[in-house]
Amino acid sequence: MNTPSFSATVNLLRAAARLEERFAGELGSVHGLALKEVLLLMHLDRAPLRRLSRVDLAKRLHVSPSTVTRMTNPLEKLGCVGREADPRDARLAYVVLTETGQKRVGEARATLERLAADLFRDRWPRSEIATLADLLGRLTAGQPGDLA
Amino acid sequence: MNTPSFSATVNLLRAAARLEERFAGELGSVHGLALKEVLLLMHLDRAPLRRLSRVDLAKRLHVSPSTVTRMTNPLEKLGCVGREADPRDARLAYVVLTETGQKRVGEARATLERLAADLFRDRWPRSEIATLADLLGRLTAGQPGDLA
DNA sequence: CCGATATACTTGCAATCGGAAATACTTCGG
DNA sequence: CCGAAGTATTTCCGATTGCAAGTATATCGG
Repeated sequence: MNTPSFSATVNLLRAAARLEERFAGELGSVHGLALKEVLLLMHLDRAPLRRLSRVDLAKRLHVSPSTVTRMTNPLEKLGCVGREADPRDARLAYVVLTETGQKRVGEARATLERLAADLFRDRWPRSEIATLADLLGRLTAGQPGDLA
Repeated sequence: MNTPSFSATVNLLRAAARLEERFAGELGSVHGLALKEVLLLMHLDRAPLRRLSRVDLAKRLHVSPSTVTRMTNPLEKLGCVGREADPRDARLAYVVLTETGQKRVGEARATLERLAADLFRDRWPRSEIATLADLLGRLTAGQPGDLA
């Protein structure tokens, strides 16, 4: 028999893989944005001044800083994000959410909410969904950048 | 305020990203296997006759069939898996877990269990871990290839 | 039996990612 | 003020992945 910890982690990885597979298609075709791009924009939307440095974004997205650099280039060309310097520290190059970006992330978020609701439709009482959200939230508690 | 479904899915993606990041290092340095390779071997270990076709593996791992082809090549050179033909259907090329593979996956699984236990150490009562495992399992219920 | 369709696997190609190295800037200790 | 160490960002390179195409085999309808 498996330990509960082992079952939980394996099921978690499985569920996440399925989710990404399922969300990528719809999100890309409807909004032209990848799931990871939407998550990036959502982090910006939650940040003070709607901006974050690239290393902060990297930590929140669990990707390398170089990936953030490459991800923000197309988003900048789309007008979703801008670049802003810090007057105190010239090394920093903030990624700022533009008004266009706010609009796009709002739309994509609505789609995400619908897809998320579909996942639990039928068979799931509201209380259990809340319990799941709470337990998963506790798994990443203490890290900066909670989106939930 | 976010809907519970939305919070659950976003937290799920976040937690999974963190898990993969955390497990990859230890698993790779100790056993020389990537997390995805260990999952592949675990699926084989659970299958009848310890073997699966490449498309079945692809569905269970949520990757493309070509990825399975490329993943099994190094594992075959390591002696962890073998190749077996089906006498009824010459298209099939089963991936079979060898005895070496059984040994390796057993060791890697032990490491995985330890890492999983570390994740929940302290702050988590046993009952909540079991609840989390159950809820996550329900998210992928109905699909073939449950590892938990 | 035979052609049409479907399935399993492999390979070529383009896109993506992480780590190392390079650059620029800041901070700290004298 | 000056050099050493640390941090932020970008670019280069190797590795990995999915998709489309190609090959081989199976199945189904006539």
